[in-house]
This record gives sequence, C-alpha cells and structure tokens, in this order.
Amino acid sequence: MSKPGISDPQADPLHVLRRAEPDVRRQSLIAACTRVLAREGAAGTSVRVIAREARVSPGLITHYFSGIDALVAATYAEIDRTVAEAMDAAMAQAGDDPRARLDAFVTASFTPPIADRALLATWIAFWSLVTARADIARQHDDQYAGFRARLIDLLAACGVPQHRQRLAAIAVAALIDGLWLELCLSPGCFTGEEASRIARDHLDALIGPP
Amino acid sequence: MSKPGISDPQADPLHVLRRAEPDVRRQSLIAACTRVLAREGAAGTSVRVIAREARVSPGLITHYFSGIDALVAATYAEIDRTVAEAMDAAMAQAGDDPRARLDAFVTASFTPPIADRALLATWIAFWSLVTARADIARQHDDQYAGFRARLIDLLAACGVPQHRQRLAAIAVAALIDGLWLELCLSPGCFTGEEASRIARDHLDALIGPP
DNA sequence: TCTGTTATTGTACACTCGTGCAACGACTTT
DNA sequence: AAAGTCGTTGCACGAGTGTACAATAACAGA
Repeated sequence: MSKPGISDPQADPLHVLRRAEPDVRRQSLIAACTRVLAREGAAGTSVRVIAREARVSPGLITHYFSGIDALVAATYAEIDRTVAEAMDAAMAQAGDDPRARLDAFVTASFTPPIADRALLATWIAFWSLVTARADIARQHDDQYAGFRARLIDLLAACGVPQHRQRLAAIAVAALIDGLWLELCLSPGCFTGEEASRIARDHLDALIGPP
Repeated sequence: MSKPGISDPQADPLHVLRRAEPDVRRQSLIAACTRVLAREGAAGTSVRVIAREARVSPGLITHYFSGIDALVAATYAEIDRTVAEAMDAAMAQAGDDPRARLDAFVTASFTPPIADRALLATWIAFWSLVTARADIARQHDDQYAGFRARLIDLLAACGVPQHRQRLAAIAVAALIDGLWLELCLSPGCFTGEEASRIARDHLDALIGPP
C-alpha cells in the first residue's frame, strides 16, 4: 500500500537538472524528507541524504528552507495534514451517525497508514525538536490543539455535556496516542484490533454504548 | 528538587585523574549521560560532551561501553529502574489498600520527578534508537512488559477478573503514557492534577469507585 | 621499594555534519 | 536574438562525530 504523501522517486519528473515551480520543488523536498525520516530514522536524516533522495544538490535545501530544522518542521506539518485527511476520509465513509463517526476516527488511528512505524520516526524526530526549540514547541501546541478540537466536536455530537468535553477530549486523545505509540514501538504486544476495542470500550464508559 | 540518579558533578570525587572501581565509574558515566540528555536533548548528546560532563577523557567511554548507543541504552535502563523505585516509594506511602496503591501509582506518574521534560528527552532519545536497532527494540519490549506486569498485579488486587486483566493493563498503561507524554510536551495544556483525575475516572469505570 | 596490572589519558583518523557562496544555466522577457 | 532573472549546482569551510590505540600513571601485591 502506498503511503500518503510519499511518492515514487523514480517517477519524479524533476530528477534531471530542471527548474521547478517553487511550490512544486518545496513539496518534493518535503516528500523526500518524509521518506528519509521513515527509512533512516531521526539520526540518519541529514541535508545530504535528503538531497540525494530528492535527486537534488544539497545547496538547494538551504535555498528553500532556513535550515534542516525548518524542513523537518514543515515535513511534520505536512504529515499532520495528511493524517487529518485520512481521518476525515474514514469518518466520511462512516456516514452521519455521530457515534459511528467517532468509532471510525478511533479505528483509523490504529490502521495503516496511520499506525505505521515509519510515521513514528517522523513524530519522534519532531518531538526531539520540541524539547529543544521554543518555536517548534508552539507549532506542536497548535497542532495538538487542532487534534483535540476535532475530538471535542465529535464528543459534543455524541451528547457529551459541555462542561465535560475538555477533559474527555484530553482523555481520549491521550488514550489514542498512548495506544498508537506502543503499537508502533512494540507491534507484537497487542494488535490494532485490540487497540480499537480498548478505545471503544473507553468511549462506551464515557458516553454510553452506541 | 533533586532528580533521581542525577548527582552534583562538583561533588563527584572522581574529577581528578584517579582510578575508580569499574562499577563506580560505569555508574558515573551513566549519571553524566543522564544529565546531558536532560540538558541538551538527544541531538546534543555526544561522546565528548558526556565525557566533559563526567570530567573524564572521551576514550574512557569506549573503554566501558561498546559504543555511544550502548551507553544510551544503559542510561535508559537505569532511568527505568529509578522510575520504578519512585513508583514503589509512592505506593508504599499509600498503605495496603489496593485501590489506594493504584491511585498512588497513577498520581506519581504525573508528579515530578517523573513528569519531567528532562526525562522526556531521554525517552525520546531511546525511542529513536528503538526504531533503528533490533536489540534496543527488544530492550524496550522487556521494559514495557515489566511496566504492564506491575499494572496487572495492581489491577488483580483491585478485583479485575483475570480474563480482562491483560487488555485493562494495556489500556491503563496507554492512558498514563499518553497523558504523561502530552503533559511533558505541552505543559500549558492541562495540569498534572487534571491528568490524575482523568486516569482515576478511567479506573473508576474499569473497577468501580473506591 | 620494585613490579605488574590496568584504568585513564590524549591524540589521530576518517568521517559526516550544516551552511555559505560564486558560478552556471534553464527559462522568461524584451 | 540578446539580456535578465533566479533556480540550481558543486564545492569549500570549520566544526563536530565515533572509534582506535599507544603512552601514561595510579594503585595492588610482592
């Protein structure tokens, strides 16, 4: 299965010296960074490796991004967007029933391409920047707030009273994150189906069975 | 408050050229690595920085560990031990009532020195090794299994029937981890007290109110 | 006091790292 | 067809990386 946002480098029409629209080139650098993070992990991700992956000279990365950290941050933002889209697609398939949409949201979290060791490598690379740089910490706060805001909408639609929505969303977000993290780190410990079941049981306790 | 396993380098009696018992020196290198990981993050942690922190020549690290990765792995194992001890201490203070012990376990997870951005940096450094090296992935599996085994004991003592213990432990572990992670990454989003309350509510739903 | 052991040092090696920058050349405009 | 723009290259630079290894010196036992 092809991963969202990860295109085949062989098919990349930019692999010979050729000018590209700035947006296109930017996007191709982000895509290359995604592939490298997934393949090599945070430690093996450098300007030169990414440049080779993108079939481009190392200098070009400095031309488009203020530094390697900025490229990783942009890559993370892109992945966040991709994941959100995958979630939306799963929910759209679930129809209009609020609880069915919530279940679809949860289940998608533990199914490829979201539950994916390669995605984890990107997340870890980003987290290590969060602990070191204030601007990236802010980006993380924003993105996570967006994640919780989606959950609040879903929970509200399921009838969770307003005064409990905030903590309920934090709880569900944490449960999903913890299960997702462990599912990626130790895939043999439990299955995605079991993770889904745990999360759905928690929702049952929170808002009553569907 | 002083962090567990982090000693004052000024008070280190090894700071002049002096032979040390292998175990003592090993331990002092691990302690130095812990401090560096906490202060500089995974990216800023190198043989030379650790050696300077330990007031020791860089060559000594290779003499005691097969490489920098082995030192980081040993540091992680040590931190895992330290955290487990802090948990045991919190539970011992809670007395004999099973549910009180479980609550103490949960609360300690969201209180310094366990909920600590510095600890997070070490965890992240270790996770990035997990995705890259099979032997370290095994170490992670073992340590996390130990964490879940403790939870199973606690849940069993609270009357959770055996056939539900495994998934219940996975659920509680994931919830604690997710809350802990977010508490460290975005300390402004919710408080340790709120995290405790969320976890205790989840336990109420799982095993009934105390 | 001398000797043997080995913890410890300091340095050298061969890399990789991120960034800066002059030169080149693909494409647009005139 | 000539000129201008700017995407792109390729390399140089200094700093940092992990590891290897001979030399040194602290300590134990004789």
